Order: sequence, then structure tokens, then C-alpha cells
Amino acid sequence: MIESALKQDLSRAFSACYDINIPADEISIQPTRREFEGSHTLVCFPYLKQTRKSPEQTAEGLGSWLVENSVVVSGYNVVKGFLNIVVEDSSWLQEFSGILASENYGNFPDRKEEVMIEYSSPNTNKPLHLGHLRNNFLGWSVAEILKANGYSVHKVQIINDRGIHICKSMVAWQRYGDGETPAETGKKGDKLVGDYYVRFDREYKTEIKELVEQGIPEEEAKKEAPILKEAQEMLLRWEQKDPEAVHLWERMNGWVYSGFDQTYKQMGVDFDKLYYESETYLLGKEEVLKGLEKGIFFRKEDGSVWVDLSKEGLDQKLLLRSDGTSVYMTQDIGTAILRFRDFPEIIRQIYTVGNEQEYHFRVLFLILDKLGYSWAKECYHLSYGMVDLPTGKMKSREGTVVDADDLMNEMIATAEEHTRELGKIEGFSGEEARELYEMVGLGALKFFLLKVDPKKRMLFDPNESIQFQGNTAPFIQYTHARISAILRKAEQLGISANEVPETGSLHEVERMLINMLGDYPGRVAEAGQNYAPDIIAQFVFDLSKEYNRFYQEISIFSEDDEELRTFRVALSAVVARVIRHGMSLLGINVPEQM
RNA sequence: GGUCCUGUAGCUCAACUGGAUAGAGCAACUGCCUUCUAAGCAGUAGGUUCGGGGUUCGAGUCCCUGCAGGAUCACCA
Repeated sequence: MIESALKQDLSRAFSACYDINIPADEISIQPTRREFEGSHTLVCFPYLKQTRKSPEQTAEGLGSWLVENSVVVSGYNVVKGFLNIVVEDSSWLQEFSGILASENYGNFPDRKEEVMIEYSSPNTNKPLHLGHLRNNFLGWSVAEILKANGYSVHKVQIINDRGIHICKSMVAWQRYGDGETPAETGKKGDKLVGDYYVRFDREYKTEIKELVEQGIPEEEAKKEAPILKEAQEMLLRWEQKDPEAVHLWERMNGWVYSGFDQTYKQMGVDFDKLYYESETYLLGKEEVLKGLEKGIFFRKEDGSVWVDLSKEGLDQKLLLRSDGTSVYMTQDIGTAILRFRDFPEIIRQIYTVGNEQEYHFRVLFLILDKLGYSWAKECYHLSYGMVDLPTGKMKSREGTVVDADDLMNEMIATAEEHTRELGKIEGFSGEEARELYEMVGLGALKFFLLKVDPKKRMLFDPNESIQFQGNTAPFIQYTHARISAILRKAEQLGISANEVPETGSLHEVERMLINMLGDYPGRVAEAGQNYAPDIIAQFVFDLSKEYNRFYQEISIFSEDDEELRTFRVALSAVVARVIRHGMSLLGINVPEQM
């Protein structure tokens, strides 16, 4: 509110001092750098042509007018063409009491608009890994941020449950599994199925080698290896709905799903609706055939169906193979259409998928547009960079993946170790302690993955990446725990923090904190527009940092002035509230004590 | 080769959309626990913002060009 008041007053100042008309909402104010006095800065250079004065004179004129005529301004200083404005303490207090009173601070009113966001979307032949963690945390957090912005959000995923990759695991299990099940081995279902996928690859390579030794050329051997033939036959039988194949497929996918559920639960990630490729690929095929009839697509001599995107600067893209079977793109066409049928009210669909698929989504959106779906232009590919390891790229076939479950458990164990070393768990029950380890360990992981601009690829070094000091979740959680301790004490002392004095002399850090708190809704909006959890992460860190400065420099309970003491408790309470809110947008919980 | 993304302190990242002397964290070094939690605070040191041009009062940010890294351009998913 201070900012908009300042803009109004500046607009008036421009017209009073220089007789020029600049609407308030066209004036841009930036935060004053720390080394100068004041909180808000007007850069005067852009207005010089209209004021016809030097930068200093322009700033000087506006500043002195503001001090005389604006109720929020108590002082100013001019450095070159920069007008630094000092805001009246009573205005800060008024601003703060507004924030204190607003119940839903950080949430915007219902916009009556629906959006859909997709994330995770794994294959069912291998367990989730570090890349999925970035994907899931990003998608889930963006969903929360959009909710805070007043959208109603549907969280979905498409499960790639059919295709040759599944059949590979099935064949390997049939051959070598000896009836093994998750229940009897105690192994998570997704892990068990993943192991057979790896086993397939190993046996496949062995068979190729044997064939090559028998004098068959390598290219041919790759096609003729018996185990691969078996997998292809399996896929064919599945597509023909052979009961045995379908039964095995259902059984093994079931194992995978229960394994995934466990992982999602620990991640704190969920979905409102699941889509299965096995249920959407046929619709995609129908749509392609319809498009063919309408002349949007064309058929080549061999019977394959294509779309020509050369007018759009791309090339031709295959939609149906010559044998009539569908490809990845076909399935995604079907899925998109099905989703808009299921949820006719959604205005946008957001796909959280790695940046290696940027081309794919450009093509997909173009095709949907060509098919005449008006919503195609509103689809958005939320693209993010890969997570690299010090050893290079993760490759599941080479075993250089960081498994999601392993990593989360390691994080929790490290958090426990750290906490014990610091001796921070006196008075905790076993259950409470475990909750804390999980909160801190998973929080550190999520924050690490979310604080970075999604576009950027990032390096994950298992030994060094996760820290508990500095720009990390534990630092922020710790700040929240500190405030909680203060609030507990205030309650004991009978200080209720609902009333804020109207006047009083504030400390620089207190002004800064109120200023930052006032910024928060704007940051939530910005994060929503840009699908950018990193903006929230950065904000919550900055706020925590500032609070710790306050905590260090200013004593609350030894303050003699009762009103000031109450104000400081209230300020602390609001900071804690905003930290909690911001962290919840990232999917991170904060403790009362640590 | 075409298209897209990225390049900022030794490392990981910021920089409010073109503003002041480019900021944080980690790592290194120096201080601060008899006070509301030291997972903290204060400080020192660390930079040719990949190079070269241009646009203007002003460029890490915009334009051109070169360099480096990555992704992608499949009858794979």
C-alpha cells in the first residue's frame, strides 16, 4: 500500500512541480540500495526531457514537494539522478497492521478459472530417479503457486504403461523370474520390475555377442536376438488382447504402481487424476485418421501418415507408422483431447517435461491447432533442465542413476545425524524426532532443486550439493523454529500480538522486514505468471536472512516499551506466517522446534 | 548443418525485466554463545558478467558477431 500511495503522490508531485502529467501506474519505483538511506527510489533520468531540469534538480524538486505534501514521506536524499525516499514510521506501522489483519495473506481471491498441470509421467519399467524428483517437485509447487494465485488446479500425469519397454521387463521376468513377487521378496514393486528391465538388456547384449561370434553381422544380430523377438511378440499379443499377456502386464504394472505410490507419498506429491497411455493412444489414432480425412494430414505411399509443418519452419512429422500403429505423438494428441473433454472448463494445460522434448511439444501444439482446437494456443510446455551428476549424465541402462527412494532416505539419515550432533532433540518423542528428520532432510532436497531457475540444467553432487547452512531449507526452517520459540514465550508472558501501535520509532531492520512482507503477494503473483518456484524460494530465504539480522540486533523481551514489545512479537508472528506460507508453496514443512 | 537453451567470485546461484560501487550462500580467514535456539550474526578476501562490436544519459540485461557447453531435428518413448 505504501508503494501505491507513493506513486499517487509522485504523480501529483510531477504535475505540481513541473506541470507534467504522469499517471501513477506508469511510475516505476525500485527498492533503495542498502547503502543509502530510504526504502523506495525513483530513477529520474527517464523524465528529464519533460522536466527540462538536471537530474539532481528534478529529484530535489520532487523530494521537497513530497516531504511537504505527502503523508507517507518523512524525508529524502538525492544521489545523482536517484531520489531516495524515506517513509514515515507511522506509515510502516499502518502497512504492517494491514498485513497482520489479513487472514489469507499471500492468497489471491478465486479467479474462477481452471488450469491443468501435468508432471511426473513415468515409464512403468523402471523406478523413479533424481530427474523425476526435480520434475515432481517443480510441477507440484507450480500447482500450489497457481492455487495461491486463485486458479483452481487439476494435477494429472500420463502413465506410459504400454509399449515395447514394458514387454522387455515382462519377458525377462518370465524367463528368469521364477515366479518372484514383491510380496515374497520384500522388494518394492517398481524396483523389482526395473531389475528385470536391466536383466533384459544384459541378456540381449549377450545374445547379440553370441550371434556375432557365429558370424552374423552385428546390425542383423541386433534385430534377430531371440529375446528381442520374444519382446516384440509379447507386444503384438498384448495389442491383440491375448489374455495371458494382458494378465501378466496388469500384474507387473500393479507392482510398479504400488512402488510408485510409496515413493510419491514420501515425496509429498499427489495427483487428482491419472491418465494411462493404454487408454488414450487409440483416441489419438482416431483423431489422426479424422485429420487425414479432412486433409490436414497426408498419407505416403507406404501407408504411413504424416503432418507437414514446413510452413511453420519445421519439417514433416510421422503420426502413424506404415503398419498403422501409433507413435509417441499420436498418444499425446489423444491425451490432450481427452483431457479437455474430461475438464471442459480448463483454460490451459501445462506440461512439466524436460527440455529435451521442446521440439516434441512445439509440434504437438501446432498439430492440435491445425486440428482446430482453440485451446491449443494456451498449452504450455513447462520445460526444465536436466540434473547432471559429477560423472556426467544419468543413464539408467548404465546404472548411473540416483534412485529417488535411496536419495530421500539418505537425506533423512543425514538430517538425523546432523540433528543429533547439534543435540537439538531434547524433549522430542521418537515419533516427533522422526518427523523432524524427514522435514529437514526432504526440505533440504526440495529447496535445493527448486531454488534454481527451472530452465537451467543443474549439477547434483551427492557429497556436496546438500547443505544445511546458508541458502537452504534448514536455514529457513530454523528461522521459523526460532520465531516459534519466541511466540511460545510471548504466550506465557500473556502478550497477545493483535494490536499494533499507530506511532513509534522503528529500527531500520524492522522497516526492512515490513517492506519485504509487503512485497510478498507481488512475488506470489510473479511466480504464478512465470511458473517459477525459484522466485518464492529466493524470497523466503531473503526474508529469513533479514529476520535473523533482526533477531540478532534487537531484543524483544527486554524492551521496556510495552507497545514496541508487542509490535515486535506481532512482527515475528507475521514473518513466521509468511515463511510457512511460502515454504508450503514449495511443498516444504516447517517445524515449531529444531 | 538448422533450431532452441545456457555462459556472472574457486563452487552453487541472484540481480525486481535498461538504473547507482554486480549481490547471497558454500569453501578460506577473523571476531561474537551467562541474554529470545550459534542449523545463527558481524566482518576480511574473492569479478575484464565468455570475447569483440553496436544502440544511449546508463548494458550482466537489448541488437549484431564470434567462442564454449548442452538439447533437439527417428516408422524410440
